[in-house]
Amino acid sequence: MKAKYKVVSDSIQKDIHAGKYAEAGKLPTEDDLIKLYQVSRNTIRKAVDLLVKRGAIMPIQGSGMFLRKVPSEGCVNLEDFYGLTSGFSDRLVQAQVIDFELQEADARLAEAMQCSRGTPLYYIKRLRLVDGKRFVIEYSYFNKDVIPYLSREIASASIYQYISGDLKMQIGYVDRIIEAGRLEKGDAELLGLKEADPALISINWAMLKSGVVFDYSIDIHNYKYTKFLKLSNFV
Amino acid sequence: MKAKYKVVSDSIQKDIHAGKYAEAGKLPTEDDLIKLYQVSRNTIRKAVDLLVKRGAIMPIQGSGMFLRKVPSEGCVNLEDFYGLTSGFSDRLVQAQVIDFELQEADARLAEAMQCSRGTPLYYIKRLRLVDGKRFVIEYSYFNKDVIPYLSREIASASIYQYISGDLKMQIGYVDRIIEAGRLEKGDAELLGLKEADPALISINWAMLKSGVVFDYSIDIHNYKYTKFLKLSNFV
DNA sequence: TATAATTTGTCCGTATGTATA
DNA sequence: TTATACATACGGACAAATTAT
Repeated sequence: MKAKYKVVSDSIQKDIHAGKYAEAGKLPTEDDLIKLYQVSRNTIRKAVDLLVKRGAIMPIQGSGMFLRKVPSEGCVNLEDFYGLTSGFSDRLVQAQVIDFELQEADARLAEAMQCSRGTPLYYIKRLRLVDGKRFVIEYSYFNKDVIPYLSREIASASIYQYISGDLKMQIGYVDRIIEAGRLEKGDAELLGLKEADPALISINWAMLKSGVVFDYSIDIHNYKYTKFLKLSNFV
Repeated sequence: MKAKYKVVSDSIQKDIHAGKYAEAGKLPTEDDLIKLYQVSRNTIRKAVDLLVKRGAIMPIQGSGMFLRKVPSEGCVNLEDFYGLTSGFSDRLVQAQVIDFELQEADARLAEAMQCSRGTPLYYIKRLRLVDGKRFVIEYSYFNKDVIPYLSREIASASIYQYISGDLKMQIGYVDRIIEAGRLEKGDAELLGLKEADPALISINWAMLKSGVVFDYSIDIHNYKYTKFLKLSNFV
């Protein structure tokens, strides 16, 4: 049973995407949305909060809730990005599995994944392509005690799709460090770039709603294609 | 008059920072906080939402609101970063003004800043240092119709401090694109790096609560020092 | 310029649902 | 199973900012 405010939020977002409010440039007022969806003001406001968080709208007190012209297309929105597939639903996202093996957590991985040494981990190295372009190399580790089964087949599609869609597990938190670095030879070749070229690197920790770390990964992005988008609002 | 939930949020954050809840590893329950601060449940939850957004805590339904061990020190938290000064309040942040002049918006700047061509803009180029390290070069433009006065003196301290603290203007939204690139010669020299070294670049649009763009800037970060931190929670 | 209407923001209280311990 | 603790949802009242009169 999905929460009411999420259903409302998704519905509004769909309408925005369909261009329903493009002419007005803003959403209907809260009171109108209350009548439209037959829910309480709090529910509308919680729905709207999600849209604000995702950067879809910009509420101005006394004035209205304005559609936001997102600065740039083709960006990875940090606010709804956990896995490429959800972020680029309208593009062709492919994965090429380079390595796939079951390992045991050493000291470093145990600390990163908040598990004990020796915990079984799936280690997966993938090259991911968006619309045929070499987008990112992912070095990822999944805790087998949390995600009991993975396969090359699943990895060649979307692992996150599998976890949330098939296993019905709920992703709760994702921590991410973003930095720039220099490409090593192997990574450069896979991305079709040159050694020592710049790289946009993100290191990620993904947790379920229960707080348990199930995925730790290092992503080496192609600096020619990947841009991260962060839309903040300050209260 | 600051909103009650912000006061409560700040107070809790201060307690967290002071180590008050370090032993328990979690906050008091909502009900306890309600009694403690003598406010409604909604107010506590709004206060807590801010802490979640800033990555201070991680609420687990049925279990508690756990303190979060932030992955890494020395990171720029994208969630409370608008200007370096607020993000590194415990470090020595300095600014060295390289260029300071009044310009008129050309077509490109007019589009970026959502103003008309010919609008007066302060153009400011600064090198910013954190604990004496050459951290970032900022190329920034401020709309003079919004921020009527700036000076080299103000720019050599914190412009954002001046805008929010002295002018009492409220920052509402910040859009940011993050990418990696290659350093040009001039920037490299200022940062103490070599030409063609990697750079962590962010392009920023800052708006007041009224939605008006007052600042557009391009930041060239020293890839050896700058890491961005993004803590997401998914509902 | 001043006033009223509109629209979002804050705050309260209560009840019920859901995940965890 | 029961109790605990966070999550969702309702309804009402007033404040603050903007817009229209």
